[in-house]
Amino acid sequence: MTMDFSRDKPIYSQLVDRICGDLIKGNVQLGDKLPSVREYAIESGVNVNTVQRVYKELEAMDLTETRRGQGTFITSDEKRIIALREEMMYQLADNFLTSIEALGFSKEEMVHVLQNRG
Amino acid sequence: MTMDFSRDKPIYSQLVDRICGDLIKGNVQLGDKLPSVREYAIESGVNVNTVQRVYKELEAMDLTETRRGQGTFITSDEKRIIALREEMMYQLADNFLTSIEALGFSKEEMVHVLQNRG
DNA sequence: TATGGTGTAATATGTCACTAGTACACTATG
DNA sequence: CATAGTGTACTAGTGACATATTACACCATA
Repeated sequence: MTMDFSRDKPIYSQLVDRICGDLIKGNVQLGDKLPSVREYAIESGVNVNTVQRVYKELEAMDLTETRRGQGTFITSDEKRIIALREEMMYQLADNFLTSIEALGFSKEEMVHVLQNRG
Repeated sequence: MTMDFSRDKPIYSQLVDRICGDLIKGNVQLGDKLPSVREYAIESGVNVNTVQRVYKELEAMDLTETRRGQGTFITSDEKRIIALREEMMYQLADNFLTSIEALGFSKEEMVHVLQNRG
């Protein structure tokens, strides 16, 4: 079940995004075990090291805890997930606003465009 | 006057973005001549080949016209600039909406965040 | 026509991010 | 202790990016 990845961004980064999305959306439960690196590697059609990097990033973000020989587990700290949600929301918003400014658009104008799209 | 570049994106790409921004904001006039590749290279502390690539991209976007032996000139077609403005606006909006969806945020929620920031 | 300014092309070099292959180290469990 | 499952470390290949250098082709102009 090889997943499809966009080519304009590293695979490991896309996987991190995907997992973060699942965490935020509640698609995975607190304390759940993630697939092993090999398992996930096969599932997504990537190399083990790529998955390892994903898990490393997640751990650096305090979203997971990895135990050698046992596996990688979602944090049990719900506050962390809630915080993540806010962080990502703000970061998304700020990046957007930065781009808007760089191109000389007005916030109101863009909000209007947003509402007439999707 | 070497410019500062972010490390998470190719230099040539950042230069293209910058020039596009200037075009949209009207910081440069229709038909204006851009600096020569060598000139611009020195100005921005970059190699000639990098600038060449920038000019090539701009021409591929029909934003400039390069005349061998004379230089590279901004298009005189105002419609092209106006179209560019729309293109970039829509692309920005769509990328934003895609991210929102991937993270399970609602459009209304994000608009609210936008208005309380910056 | 000579000169200097333009863009263009080709090649070599170095760096870095990404990914993969392989082997190693730890843990649980029979 | 043996085995199978886990994460981890090392090494190498690939490609994108940027640089440096050199040479070429075109144009304006003195």
